Amino acid sequence: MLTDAHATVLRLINQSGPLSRTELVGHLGVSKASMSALAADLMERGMLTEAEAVYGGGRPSIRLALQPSSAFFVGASLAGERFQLCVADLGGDVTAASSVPAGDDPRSVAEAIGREVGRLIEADGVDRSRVAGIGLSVPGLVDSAAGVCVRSTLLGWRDVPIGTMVGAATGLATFVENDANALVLGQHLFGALRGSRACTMIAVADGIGCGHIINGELHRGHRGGAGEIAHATIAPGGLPCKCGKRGCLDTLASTPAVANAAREAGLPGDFTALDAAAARGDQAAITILHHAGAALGLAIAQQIQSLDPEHILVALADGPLDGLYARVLRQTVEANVMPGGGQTQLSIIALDADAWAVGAAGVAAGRAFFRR
Amino acid sequence: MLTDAHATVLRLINQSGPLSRTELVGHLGVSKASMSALAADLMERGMLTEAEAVYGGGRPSIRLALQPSSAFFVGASLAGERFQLCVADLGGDVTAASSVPAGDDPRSVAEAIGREVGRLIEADGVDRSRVAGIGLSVPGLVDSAAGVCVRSTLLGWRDVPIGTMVGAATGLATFVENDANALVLGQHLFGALRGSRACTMIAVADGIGCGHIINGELHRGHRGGAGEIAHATIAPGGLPCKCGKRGCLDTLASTPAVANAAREAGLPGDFTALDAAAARGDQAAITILHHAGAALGLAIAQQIQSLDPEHILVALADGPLDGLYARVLRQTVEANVMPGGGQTQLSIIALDADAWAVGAAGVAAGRAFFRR
DNA sequence: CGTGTTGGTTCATCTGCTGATCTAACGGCT
DNA sequence: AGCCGTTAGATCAGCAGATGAACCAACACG
Repeated sequence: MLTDAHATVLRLINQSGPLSRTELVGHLGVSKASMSALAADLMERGMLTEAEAVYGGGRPSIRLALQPSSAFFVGASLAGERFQLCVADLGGDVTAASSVPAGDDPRSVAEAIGREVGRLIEADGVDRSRVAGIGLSVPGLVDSAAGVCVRSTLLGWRDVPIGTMVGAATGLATFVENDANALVLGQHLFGALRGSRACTMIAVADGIGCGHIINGELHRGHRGGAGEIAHATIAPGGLPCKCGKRGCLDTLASTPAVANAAREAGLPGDFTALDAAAARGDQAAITILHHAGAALGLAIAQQIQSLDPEHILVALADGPLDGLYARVLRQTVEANVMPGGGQTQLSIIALDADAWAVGAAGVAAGRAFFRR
Repeated sequence: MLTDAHATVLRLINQSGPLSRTELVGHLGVSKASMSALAADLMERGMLTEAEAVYGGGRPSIRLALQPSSAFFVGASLAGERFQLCVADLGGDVTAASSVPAGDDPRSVAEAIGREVGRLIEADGVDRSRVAGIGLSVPGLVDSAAGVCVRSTLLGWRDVPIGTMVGAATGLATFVENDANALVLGQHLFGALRGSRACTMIAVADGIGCGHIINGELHRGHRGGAGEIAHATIAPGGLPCKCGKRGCLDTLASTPAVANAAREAGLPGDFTALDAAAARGDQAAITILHHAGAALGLAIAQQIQSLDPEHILVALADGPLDGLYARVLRQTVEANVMPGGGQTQLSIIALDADAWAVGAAGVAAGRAFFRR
């Protein structure tokens, strides 16, 4: 139904914002004739609209913009105390959100999602035929082509075909992705990483998740294991990690690692409180946050040296964005990236609770709509 | 002249070895009719030949193989005491090799290459129309799309349009690539990494070079700086590096770093001699090689955690492949990769002197022929 | 020597892209 | 106001490449 060229047009506009037909011709490498037909077709389908005109030398060019209400995507995050659901439109805006109780029985999870998605779409007043698909964000190893959760410690799953199950329960095209990958895909399609050809996102929460976009596409790795920097050795011979090794980044910079170190020093385990203590001059708090920030900063510097991304996005589930942890992180990156490179933009944002579900919606958008 | 589908057929056969038309249909996603026409066309052009027949249930299938003598590629490495040149055929075999004196004046370098390439092709008896192009392997930062050497400390170049210059001097399509990238491209097309979707090559010589193939394509990074793991910080606060930082992998594991450490301990700077000393039980030698191998092993383990490649190829310019350095390297990788992953194959090979030029020829093959 | 099976070819047809040409919509100039 | 240069976009006949269906080819097996 949608040809490859159609998807490319939509993707380009999503990346760059509204573009005129002539600008699209330059990016796409097709003829004016084809572009004219493509645009007419996409407008007839309601996916594009003519936005503002740009006045220049001759006839003004008319920018074509995505029509946000022309397609919707459902996202579901299978992690946390409740599984978060959301509906996002083609512009990436969340139009509805909800949640279902967490569970570890695949069948009942799929059924609960099926019911709740039905309610959500109904309540949102969205024409069901406009819902292009649902994305699932799964903590663990995932075979995204087959839609199977290969292994998830958190869910206790092994080779669970959750994709087909949720597909049957919802009647929607279903796409399964690892949670860190879903996050970066969502940001790449709808967020701060929009349109970047090479970028990396790192989420600091209970664990440390990481996903890479390379050459404009998600890099999953040979066996889906890319982005496991949580278990990269940063401090050889350091603290033992639950993975069996020692000195993993996870034991140094994750939220629980900081909380543990704080509690052992008799300080509050809460990230924000710890930062406040550091701000008051508490030496132990300063040391703890410094160590953690430096560890993540070093890991990020190594990523930059290895991959030279355009943008690295760090999302913090806890703590202030301008606290000691974040400051030390930035300094350490700065100090450990080769001078003369240093082109990589480093952003630190807050990781809000629904970000995972929005990422999952982005997965659906990418696979069902933008063909990625 | 060659359509995209043609190049894809050639690429697939290069990756997987001879394939029948029916097998190609499966990989390519085109119809039998198109495949038949494609194969006929490529055979008429002399690029494919019918190789062995495979007998099965019904009519035997006929494998189509590349005709090595149907295309040739020139490679030139702009590094070392003399700039190495070679001619490789479509099978990746070197049919002729030569060299020109090293130099730092771009004009005379281009002219010397032009003359020598003419002689080489003449002497090799290759029809000039079958030479698809020349690749240049340049140590330094390269804009490969424009064919410009942006910056090379070794050559003392800044924004040198060496691509157009050599193109004019040779009359061949010219492609410029960073040396580490050329190396991995060559191995990906013709060597141990043939056909891999995700792999990394690390060359240990005067410096440490690294290139990544991701999703089947070279990843150059946002500003062409990918693979600079030589200046990733492995030992924070370690020895000062010429890049201005401290504790870079380059100061720990490169050939000169090992040689320096050895000389300071009153040991021979030669890698092989040092390994022999270690084998005889010399503690200082053992420590030096151990430190170096462990540093590179740690860096490789971090690459594996971050990228989950199918294959990592380490090429050593000096020293034995089964010496202490290599053994410690393997052990350290093993110990610092998360258990349960461990799918990445690690190979250690010798980096012979002409490997750089062969890599450059691979660049030409990839860009001129296989469209990569 | 017929039959089933799989590999590969042929051909009428069709789809989607293209270059050339035309119309539209402006700014600026007289 | 009217004309002209300029750029954006639409139209249309023609064409290259892909396709499905039917066909031929080459084997194993009985």
